[in-house]
Amino acid sequence: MTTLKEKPKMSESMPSTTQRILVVDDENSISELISTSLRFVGFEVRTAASGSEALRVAEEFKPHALILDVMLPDQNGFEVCRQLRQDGHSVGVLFLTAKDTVDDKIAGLTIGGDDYVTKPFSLEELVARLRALLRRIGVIEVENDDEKIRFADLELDEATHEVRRAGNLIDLSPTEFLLLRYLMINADRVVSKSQILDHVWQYDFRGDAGIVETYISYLRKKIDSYDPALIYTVRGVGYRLRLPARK
Amino acid sequence: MTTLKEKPKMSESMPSTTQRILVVDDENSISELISTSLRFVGFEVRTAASGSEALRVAEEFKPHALILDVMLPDQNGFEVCRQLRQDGHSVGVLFLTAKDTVDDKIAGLTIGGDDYVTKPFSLEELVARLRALLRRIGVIEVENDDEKIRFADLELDEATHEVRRAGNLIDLSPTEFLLLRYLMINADRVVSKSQILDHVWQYDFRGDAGIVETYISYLRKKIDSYDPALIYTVRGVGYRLRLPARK
DNA sequence: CATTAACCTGAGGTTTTCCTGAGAACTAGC
DNA sequence: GCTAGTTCTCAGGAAAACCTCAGGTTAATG
Repeated sequence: MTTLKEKPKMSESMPSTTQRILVVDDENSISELISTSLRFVGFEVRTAASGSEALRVAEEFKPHALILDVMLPDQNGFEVCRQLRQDGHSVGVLFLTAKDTVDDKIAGLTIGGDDYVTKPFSLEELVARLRALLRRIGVIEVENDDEKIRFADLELDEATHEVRRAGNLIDLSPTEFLLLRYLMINADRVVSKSQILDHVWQYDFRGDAGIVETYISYLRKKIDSYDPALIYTVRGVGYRLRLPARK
Repeated sequence: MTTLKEKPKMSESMPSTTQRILVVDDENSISELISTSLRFVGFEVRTAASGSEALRVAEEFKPHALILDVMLPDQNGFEVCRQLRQDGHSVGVLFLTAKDTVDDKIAGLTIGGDDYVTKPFSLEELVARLRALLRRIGVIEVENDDEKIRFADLELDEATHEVRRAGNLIDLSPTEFLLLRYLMINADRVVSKSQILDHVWQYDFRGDAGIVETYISYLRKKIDSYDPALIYTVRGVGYRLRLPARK
């Protein structure tokens, strides 16, 4: 996969050299899901299905970061991480963990710039976390180092999770935040409800697209109580974040 | 379905090298319908009737994109897609799914550059979606990356679904949008009502061609309220989008 | 110029899509 | 384990879109 077309707005986050990400998970469907997504947003991706394979691939691929399941067939993710670092690789790690894994165990192990995401995750969140991680460990060099997305008088800060409209702080729930983020990244383009569902909701969500309508409704109440409204419905197609039509 | 009689005169969207599309569907009528249409608009097409055949053909055909039914005799479309990608093919996939499959099976279909279209579809929509997909995954490299079709002072934007006449925003329903799009693609050429029916309406539409008249009427009210009128009736033949005859 | 076929368009009924409020189920933090 | 916030389902209502039909208009034809 070559160029990315989805995010022309995020010029600053496009690095000069493509970042290499190694995805390690024994569930094939998961590593496919992740790698497809990452490739699409412009990363170079390799996958591995076990700890030993991961170490082998890392040797020659020299990834900037790993997305690493903690539960692997041969050894656990932390062990893989330890060995990698021992071999002198300075690499960021985004751990994948099951929801019910004991948190304190993880917390202790995600030292340095590392982070973790619980399964099932949403793609939006995974990518956002990965970007944040790369930024922290200095792989992405940003000239203006504020991690903000802007559209019109909307401002969304990835680092602080703050959202402002015309300067006013707006309190959003996690899902609302992700949804708005997705709309802002795709500002001015129509995104369908299924696209939204696939990117914003957890990958195992089995409900129907009606929930998107509900959350759009929530968002409108919070961010479109200001003038002008920014969230438009394109009937039969999806939603679109845009400035009022120039008539 | 009547025969296609037009010439591919789609100047800008004709790439230097022809794009290869693999159509995978076990219903012969469907894959015939699609492949005929795609060939006609300038793609190179192969077909396969099963997942295993698809993988075999893909191996040597190396398609830029797949049109892939999710319901296949041997294995489902996701599996085919997964295997293809695992083998390192970077290929876009446009899934075909039954309308009522929408609920739980659809999940994950729009990740990466992928997309899906529900059966029964309209050919116009299918081709438009396919083009959008190829653009997203970077197969079609466009110099000016706005996805717009123009004719005279008419402008139709695929990404935002906006239509303007002389700069004025015009609100169209989905069907009106597809119809106008079809007329614009075939600008200056007469298209018959049955051609329109075959391309714009879903392939299982069983009504008569009278509905085309109705929708032409709707369109005229919206876009030909401006001067000059652009939609001409060619009595006994069809309709034609054109500039006024210079006398 | 009368006749006829083709076309236009308004009216109205049906279906689909969307919005939103209410409330149940779940979760996190205290 | 209680409370508040969050997530999700559901269903009623409203609006938009879709389609049929029929009467009026226009153009071709003899």
